[in-house]
Amino acid sequence: MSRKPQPESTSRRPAHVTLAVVLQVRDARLQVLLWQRAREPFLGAWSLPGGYLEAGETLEQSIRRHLAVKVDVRELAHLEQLETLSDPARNPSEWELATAYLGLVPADVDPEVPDDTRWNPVSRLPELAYDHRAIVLAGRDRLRAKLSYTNIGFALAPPEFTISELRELYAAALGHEVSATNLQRVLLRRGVLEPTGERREPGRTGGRPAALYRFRSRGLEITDQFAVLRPPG
Amino acid sequence: MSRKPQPESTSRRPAHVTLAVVLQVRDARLQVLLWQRAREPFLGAWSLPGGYLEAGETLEQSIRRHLAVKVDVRELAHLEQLETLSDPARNPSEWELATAYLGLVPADVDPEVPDDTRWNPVSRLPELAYDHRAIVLAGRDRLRAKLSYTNIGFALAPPEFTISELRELYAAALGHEVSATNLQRVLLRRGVLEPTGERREPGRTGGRPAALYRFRSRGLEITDQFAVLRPPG
DNA sequence: GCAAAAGTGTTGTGTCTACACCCATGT
DNA sequence: ACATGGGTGTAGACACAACACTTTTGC
Repeated sequence: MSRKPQPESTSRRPAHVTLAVVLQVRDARLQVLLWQRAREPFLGAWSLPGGYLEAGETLEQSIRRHLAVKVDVRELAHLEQLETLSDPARNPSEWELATAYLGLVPADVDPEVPDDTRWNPVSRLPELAYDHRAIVLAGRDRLRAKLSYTNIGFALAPPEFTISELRELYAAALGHEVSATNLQRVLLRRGVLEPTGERREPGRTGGRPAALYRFRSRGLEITDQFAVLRPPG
Repeated sequence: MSRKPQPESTSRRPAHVTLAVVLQVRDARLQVLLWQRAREPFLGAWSLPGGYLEAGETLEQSIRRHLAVKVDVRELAHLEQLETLSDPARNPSEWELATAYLGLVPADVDPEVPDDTRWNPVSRLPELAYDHRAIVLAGRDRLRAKLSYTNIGFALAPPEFTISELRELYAAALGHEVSATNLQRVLLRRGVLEPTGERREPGRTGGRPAALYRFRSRGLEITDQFAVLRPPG
């Protein structure tokens, strides 16, 4: 397990790791799964979970394998590639490329995470190892953009939910207030949501019972074709 | 130069190459720069230009270096990373990852390309080596999407142009007709274009002289913030 | 004058935000 | 009855497509 990093840095081929920005809305805040490094470089620093690519696997298989240790893979509702980082100086001890992924966990599951792992609000990141801070922000921005023009909310939401609950998830992920009224209309108009027919009983404080909805599809779909320069007709 | 590929395929580290989908509008069609392979595998087949990543360089530096042989780097108005391919079987002879880039060449330059290289319409691709066909289509789709919500047209257009000329570039890249009237209004409303104050003399056949425009910025900017779920206020 | 090409005016449509108002429940 | 939270109605702003019309040139 322990080998000298120096010899590798002069290898003709770079090491290749996969990393994941795993996001979940927890306590009404967008949080990211961080992992405390157990070895040099950056021993003790917080970083993104991941690890070496192995022969015979794809990058996606690799990151799923590494994440399985941290969070049950079945709980990842969405996984997509972000970018590949390649600055030769990004890792001080060896030549290493890193391919970053964005993973999303629905709000209704609370995966057991190991002791060296914790959820941390994206808005208050600690110092992160390597270039991981920029990667987290890139993942957050990708999520925010896709919330606007795809159905990617399915990966943040439980199977069934009220519009109020969904509103809270969107507000946490987007970082600004979202109106339940308009959110409902936009997502219904686009056919992203459908009512289940069920209702949720109001709390002790009363109020009209809320209708339950679900995402019509649980695979990524583009729901707002870019507005301008569409084909004529 | 010639070494046996087999020993590498069992290496603990994958080879890593960079590839580029270099696009230009030529003869009113979107075309891609293809390169005829001079060695196995896929000897003689058409493929995307690129080559091995070397120690000490970033992926972007690598693809710029490889492209410099095919097309003058100064003529690349835009370059962005597309994705990293990692199927272990994508290259039959060795374990090889490939990071694909999208490069754009303005319509007013006609780079000298070597004999083993040619421009080919994206709509009529020959059989391509590896997974390169899918990469070309991914690059085309990325360009099409960004034409709608960014100023990326600057990378297809010459420094100054008439609306008609720009219309032709957009139509070729998008693959459908574009109205000069509406294109002008959209890009002016967004502040993407500005008039130079100059006019172009009409041809022998007459017609009103066309005003010349330029892109206000020659760096990538998002000009149509995603329409929905904006912050309140 | 006439054809050709460029550019503007105008109208209609669809999407979005904002806000007022109505509905269904618990106490 | 009234407070609480959910949901609908409606009006205004804006961006866009379509198309008619005007402008400026060559012949």
